[in-house]
Amino acid sequence: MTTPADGRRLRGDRTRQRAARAAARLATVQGLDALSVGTLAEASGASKSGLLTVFGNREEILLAAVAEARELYVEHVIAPAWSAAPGAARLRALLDQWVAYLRAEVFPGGCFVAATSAEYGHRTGRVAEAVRALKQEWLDLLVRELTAAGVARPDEAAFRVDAYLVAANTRRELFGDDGALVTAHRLALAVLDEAPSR
Amino acid sequence: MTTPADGRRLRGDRTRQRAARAAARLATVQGLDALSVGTLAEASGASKSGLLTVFGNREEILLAAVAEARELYVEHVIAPAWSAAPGAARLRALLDQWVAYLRAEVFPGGCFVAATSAEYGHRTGRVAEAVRALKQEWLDLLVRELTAAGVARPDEAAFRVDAYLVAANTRRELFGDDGALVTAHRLALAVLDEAPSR
DNA sequence: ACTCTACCCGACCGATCGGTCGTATAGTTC
DNA sequence: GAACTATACGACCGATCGGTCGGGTAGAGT
Repeated sequence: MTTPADGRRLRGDRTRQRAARAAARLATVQGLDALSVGTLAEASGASKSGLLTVFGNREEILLAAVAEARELYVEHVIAPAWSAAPGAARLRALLDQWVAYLRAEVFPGGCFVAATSAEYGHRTGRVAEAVRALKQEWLDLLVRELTAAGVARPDEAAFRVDAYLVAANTRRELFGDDGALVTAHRLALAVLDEAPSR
Repeated sequence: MTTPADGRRLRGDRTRQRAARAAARLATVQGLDALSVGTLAEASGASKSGLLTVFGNREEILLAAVAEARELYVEHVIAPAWSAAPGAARLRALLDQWVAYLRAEVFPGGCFVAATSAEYGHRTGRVAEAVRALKQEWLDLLVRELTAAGVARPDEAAFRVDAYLVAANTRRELFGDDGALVTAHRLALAVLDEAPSR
């Protein structure tokens, strides 16, 4: 066993996280599967073989990128909204944070979940499963909060909210149309107000 | 000049189309940019160097794939709906055809436009421009028909309809959820009926 | 001190990448 | 039939791919 503060592991963890973050960011620009170990080595300042020794193989790097993206998503979207009361208030905070998260360019290529969900749509394997789980987690969260908000047919409402957000992300990336974010935000709020609980 | 029916060109055109179709189909499965000349050679029955002589370079292959995908989209979605009167009737036909087009697995990895729009979101270059133009063409068509149908705020309505369809495609690919198609179809029809002209 | 472990790198491996070149062939033009 | 053109292929090019290997270093355990 190693001590809770093992200097070697700390060093490795720092390298792993730097690389995972660079990988997650690059993934939104060029595609997660298009990420090569060499490219990531250059982007993260490490060497190719160095990355492979701390991660094992390329698949582990991609998995780490998904995990790191999830961390960033929680940090920038979920956590800031979590202080609000479950239901409508929290949903409004989530929507605000989501728009801010895109504008802040947390990922240079837009929403990580949207990008990878489209890329790994039909695929199999551990990375695809991780992407699937991440998307499912987000959808479940939407359904849960919409239920708490007393919205009718929460599954359908979640489908609509998610659809607006993803479409806005695509339009913004494809056409540089920042207004799509505003539209999606308004449309999502409208879904929320269709059948309020109070 | 060559005669209108040049046997050599006909042969080349046949090869080009077979390759372009295989490329468009493969693109929805593994990503358009992930398509290698060698893979396409194997999939289309031609040789690597053969493909490069008729297309020139890889970029031209990708452009041909986008053009071919557009042809398939017109053939399976647009054309069958075009006999309906502009406006609500044509939109209903388009929605029916779009669902059928996905179910028919015209592309093994779902909607070509949805897949490539997400992949080429922020990129530059001729292929990215072609993808952008294809998406814009579809959005313009939606706006035009929604305007003809007398729907209020046609831009916003088009945004919503497109969002539902893309989200349904993603869910179907990611989770095998065919029901998402039904939901999206119903939601899109609801957009259409919110402010009918007649 | 000695051993062990985790990290990290440069050198190198076979495979594949996009692309070029020379050659062959079928079809067109004259 | 001679000249030319578009298609098509195999052989080959340098570059990059994911991954291995040997060696070196820093920190932990004894």
